[in-house]
Amino acid sequence: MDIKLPDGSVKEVAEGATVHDVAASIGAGLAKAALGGKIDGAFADLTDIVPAGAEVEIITEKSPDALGIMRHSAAHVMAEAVQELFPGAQIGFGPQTEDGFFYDFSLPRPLSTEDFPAIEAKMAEIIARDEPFVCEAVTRAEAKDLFKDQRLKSEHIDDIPEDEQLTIRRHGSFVDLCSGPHMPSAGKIGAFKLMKTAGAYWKGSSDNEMLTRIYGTAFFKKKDLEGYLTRLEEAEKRDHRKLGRELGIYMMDPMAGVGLPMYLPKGARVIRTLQEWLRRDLYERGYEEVITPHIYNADVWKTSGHYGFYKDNMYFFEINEGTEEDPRPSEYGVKPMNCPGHVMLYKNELHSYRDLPLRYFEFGTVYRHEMSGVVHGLLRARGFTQDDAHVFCTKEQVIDEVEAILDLVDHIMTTFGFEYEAEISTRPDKSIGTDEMWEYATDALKEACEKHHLAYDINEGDGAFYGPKIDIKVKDALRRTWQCSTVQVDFNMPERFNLTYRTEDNTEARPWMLHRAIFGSIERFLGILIEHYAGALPLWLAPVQAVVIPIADRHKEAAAEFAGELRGVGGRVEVYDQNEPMKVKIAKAQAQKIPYMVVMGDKEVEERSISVRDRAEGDLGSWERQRFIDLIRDAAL
RNA sequence: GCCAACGUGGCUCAGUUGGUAGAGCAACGCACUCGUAAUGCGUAGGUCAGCGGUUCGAGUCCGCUCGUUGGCUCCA
Repeated sequence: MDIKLPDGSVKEVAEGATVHDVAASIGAGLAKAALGGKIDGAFADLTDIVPAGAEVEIITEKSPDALGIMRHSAAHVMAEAVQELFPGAQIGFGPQTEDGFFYDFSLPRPLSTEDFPAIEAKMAEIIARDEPFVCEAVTRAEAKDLFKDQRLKSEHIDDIPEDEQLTIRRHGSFVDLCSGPHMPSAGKIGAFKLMKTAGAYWKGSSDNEMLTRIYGTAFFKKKDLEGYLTRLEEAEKRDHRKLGRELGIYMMDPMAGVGLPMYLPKGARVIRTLQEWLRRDLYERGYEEVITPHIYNADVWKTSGHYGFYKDNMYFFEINEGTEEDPRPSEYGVKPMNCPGHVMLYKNELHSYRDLPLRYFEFGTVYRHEMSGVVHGLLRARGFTQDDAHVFCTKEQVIDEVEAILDLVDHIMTTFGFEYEAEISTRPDKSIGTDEMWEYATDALKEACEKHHLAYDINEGDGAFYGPKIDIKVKDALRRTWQCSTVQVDFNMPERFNLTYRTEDNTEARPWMLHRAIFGSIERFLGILIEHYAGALPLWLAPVQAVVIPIADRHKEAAAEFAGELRGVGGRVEVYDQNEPMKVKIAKAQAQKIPYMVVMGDKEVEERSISVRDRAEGDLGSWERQRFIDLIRDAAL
């Protein structure tokens, strides 16, 4: 019979040939190196039989899929080890992940990292035995019987569509219901390490029991594993919570409440600089800045719908607006978003189609009572400031407006050296609005991306209940992705607040409304920037741009004078005039990641020069003072 | 909210099988007046997260609460 190879050529193989036979027929070396194959794009083990006419791609260690397959095989080996060490362990799912693999278990007792050495030792033992992974097709009855003591697997069998062929993988004493593929044998698993334990809900639903998840990772080469661990350490050093404390950016005080960061002077400077930088750009792009209250009467939230749907995540309080004798209790809510304010501003006057698009922006500080388990430094706080804007426009203007927002996103993200990707989320099951509206809005978002030459993925059914959205995910210096910018169409607010405008034919029409944020949360974006730059913020954004370091007491006056000159051109400058050796002052300035250190000693005072040190380059030697003043002036907004 | 681990001076961490807290950095004082990543000496600083229990005795053991961390779920 004939099969096809990925290069388009046709190969003849014997009837009933396996993936391994195909590999052997292409070349003996390849057969030995083969890990599995892809039959018509689907993963297959070496022992799988190839149907006539199928396209077969052989997977070797060099294939891009190989690492994932090896890691998934390692997950099987881990489950095997856990089952041997914890008799009665129930197994869940064990896929590969971006960084490694995990397996979920229901265990007879809690597990901690102290159990890892024993599990790892058992895994090493299993890998040394180098037994093959064996694939078998089974009937449902056989599967039910095989997994009769495995309640999670039994449950999963019932979830698999009736017409689907069930396959199992045997390895030593371990049997798993799994569609593969795996390595030919366990010996091909490279350097591995168990990383952490975690709780995870069965089948990802918080209504289900919580299982114990063990995360691990594996690489073909030990050197790659070590490199990965080094990268993790590097990421830890960049942790914005650690750097935020060391650099004096922000603090948290449990007395204040969970998830409420407090910004120290340096953090406040960076945030204000970011805001001012963005503000100037937004004015140029036709936005108008507004300011709205932090609290509103509950009636606003009832009108907006938040009172019904979002109450548990809001901070509500009651005050007496009457007297003690004649109480008039009144309920207020702290804003979790800025939309109602901007909508009310829109309603302040009648609008003509000539007014549109109308773009309101605000640095709006909002408070959301996030669940206790999710707060995480600046990246997920309960109080944060959105660089929020709402665009009110006609249906016809939507595409252009979205495209303008994408242009803004591009400008902001490339300034910081972030690459980014777009994701469009479409209509979820529970949603409002007509099919026509959803289709028009979703197409508009797609078209804007296309006009902007921005590739996008579709996130089916992941839109908000009130409209579709584009989410922008940025990639930082360590290639981690963060969700920042968002553009959302809102069918809800204009309806609920009965927004209108007068059309060209003097009829009344409902404006379209777009929500958008570029940073998302300014504080969160700052956290991402800290990790991206490892704390060394660019000159224009650094809270302290330069320190002037007098060598001895007699140079203090000259140092203070020069610092004053720098401040005069908008510089953010400190003088280190404490009685410490210059070396110590340099070390402290380096630790604070201050872009420039200006050394002032006898030579400089006499020559009216300065000695400049760059935080990255080191000593730059003697400079004319004006040259440095110009440098600082150019960095000012 | 759920699972697990952790919680010792401002920070980083020691503290043996339960016997009544220790270092470095930072702070403060004094000396040094210095040439590109950490000068010396001295002083002060802790109800060992909080509450309760076991014990003659608890930082060490147990329970609860709070907080932190890693995940899961969530982020309208």
